[in-house]
Amino acid sequence: MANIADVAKAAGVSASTVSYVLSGKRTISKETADRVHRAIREMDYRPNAGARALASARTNIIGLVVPLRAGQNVPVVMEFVAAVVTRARSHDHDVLLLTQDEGVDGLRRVAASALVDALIVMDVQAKDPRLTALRSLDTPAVLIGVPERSTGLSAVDLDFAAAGSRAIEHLAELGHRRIGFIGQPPKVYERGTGYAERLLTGLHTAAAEHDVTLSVAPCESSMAGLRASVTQLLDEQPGLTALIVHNESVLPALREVLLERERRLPDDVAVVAICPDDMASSHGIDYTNIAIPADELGTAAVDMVMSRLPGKNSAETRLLAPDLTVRDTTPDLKAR
Amino acid sequence: MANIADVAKAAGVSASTVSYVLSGKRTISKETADRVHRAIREMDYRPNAGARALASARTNIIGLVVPLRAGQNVPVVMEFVAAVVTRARSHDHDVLLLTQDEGVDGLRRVAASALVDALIVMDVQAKDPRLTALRSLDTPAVLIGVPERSTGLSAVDLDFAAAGSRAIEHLAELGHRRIGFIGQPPKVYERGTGYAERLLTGLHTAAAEHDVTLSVAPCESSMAGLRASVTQLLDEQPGLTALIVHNESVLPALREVLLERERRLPDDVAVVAICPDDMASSHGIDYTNIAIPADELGTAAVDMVMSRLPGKNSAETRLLAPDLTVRDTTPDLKAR
DNA sequence: CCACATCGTCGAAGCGCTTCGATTCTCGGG
DNA sequence: CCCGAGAATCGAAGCGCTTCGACGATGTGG
Repeated sequence: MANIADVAKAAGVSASTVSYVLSGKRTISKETADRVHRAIREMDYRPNAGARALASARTNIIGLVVPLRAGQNVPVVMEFVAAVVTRARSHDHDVLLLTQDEGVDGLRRVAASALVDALIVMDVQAKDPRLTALRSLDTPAVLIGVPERSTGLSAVDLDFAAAGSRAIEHLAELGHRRIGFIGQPPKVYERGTGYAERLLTGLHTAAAEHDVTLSVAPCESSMAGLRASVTQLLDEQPGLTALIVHNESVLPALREVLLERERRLPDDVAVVAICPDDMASSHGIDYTNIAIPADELGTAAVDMVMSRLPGKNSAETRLLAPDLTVRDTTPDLKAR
Repeated sequence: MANIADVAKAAGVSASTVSYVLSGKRTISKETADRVHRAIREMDYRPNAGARALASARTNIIGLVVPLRAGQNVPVVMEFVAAVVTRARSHDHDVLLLTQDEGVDGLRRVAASALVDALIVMDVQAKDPRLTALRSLDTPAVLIGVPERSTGLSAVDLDFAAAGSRAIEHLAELGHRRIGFIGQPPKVYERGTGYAERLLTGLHTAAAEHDVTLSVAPCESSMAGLRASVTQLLDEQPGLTALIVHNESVLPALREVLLERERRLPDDVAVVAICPDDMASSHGIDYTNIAIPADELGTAAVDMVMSRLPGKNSAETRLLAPDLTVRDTTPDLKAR
């Protein structure tokens, strides 16, 4: 395996010149650069990553902490991971995968051993024990999901409050005044998951503004759970005409469960789903939805973390505006 | 940040002694080792990964190539990834994520720059262009999925031929003699995907042995696709009494589509699914299934690749025996 | 009681790269 | 015509670790 000295010899220059050709950190004449590039190509030279890391104190690796426990939102996680890897590569970085289970120790380990230049942490809870650890590290980090206190840390997320408002607003415009909300499983709320709560805030705010009566029901991710939630909502508001669903795993069964209660979708009950786009249109009926833009989030996270690499660029919180796509589950009532 | 020299000084020994305490490659007296460990703890010392890699020519990182394009089998991929990461950690290794898109170049890049010690490549096709590249590298590799020619490379997969036989056998034992097979989308077969073909081989072999008439239909992953396949199978064998389904994404709709053709599941048509366990029992009815053991595959892949790390241990192909779990979709006909 | 392993430890030589002066040469302005 | 600035390149000093050979001390068998 060729090393930088071999290349230098072949090109008739010193090793440092080869290094500068590669990094562009000093000016090198065109002719020299060409000779070096030719030598590199001929010898199929690739700088040794370890040596590079040692000498430059940069590994060009981003650590990505992923919730790998099996759950409903696996496809979203995957899409997100894909976006991060792709974007990282376009910044000439690789991605090291860490699991949630490694917890605080895992973060410390990879940061302290200088294995990674930066960290992206998914699925951040409102009060996340990892936050203090991250603050004490001098490895830049970006959180996916906004915690209660994000001081000193960068974070990016969908603007769930705006998403909640947008959903209500859309339904209100169509004339709906009695709306039910089917949420995440109860334990998500108990855990204090920021996004779930922010969504609720947005819903309530907009409901008040638009003179909408809103009933809320958390929902287990099962047929039985869905039945229970629907029952609860219909008990509270027998006349409800629309649902907002923030639980992608109940979408497949929703139509059937509504039929059991003699409500047809979308004629008797309109639905706005908050879910990734590809989940919106793969259940026989195409749901009007507000997208969870995993792709954009991943891309944004990488960009943010990269911008903080050199100096201590200041932390920022970025909320992506919600995007509502009208499909078949929210027909225009007035058009009849 | 403390380095090995600081630790050595604090413990009153030389740097090499600290190194040997950490690696255990030479005998160190208990007292000295204790002093060193104490110093390490007190200073919260972590060896620098880059320096280690440079000096030892080992990064303790495994490269994992994952098909990140959105597809039906995302949950399986994820489970697999989780298993790999977990197992790698228990061997004191981390996992670097690479996408399929990086292709041959990606493999060359990480191997030649000595970023990874070993490679695990998922979703290997029968004739995979990456195979030659992998052979030419001197980075050990393990393939998930057995290609046509696996000379010189290690591979691990479910024994799909045995799985096919097992499914037929189970149904035959229950008295079924007319069986239909619902497969993957046509393009999977066109692509020459080894496992899909091996499954077919197993099915046909066992069908011949057990005097079973078998009809085969590839199946697009959609409601429409499923209807088409079911229609095809019923045209070929109006009297079929059982289905083998190797397409997890049609499981949710299967019962409904069969009802459209006036067949009740499982009374009129028994079903064996070939799918991960958790997909078998999350569709209202619990499918009898042969598991796709993503977890075991991932674990095995890591173990295999680790065993090849030191010298050039010889390559091996490992086929995991299929495991059929009887649930509600293959009732015992005789028991009536 | 000596030759000789064995144990426990140390010092030094790298591993392959980046980066910081230093050096040489060229050129334009005063 | 001289000086200073900039361009282009080199040499050498690390970066923090592993590992090899060496060495004193201790134990062991003849």
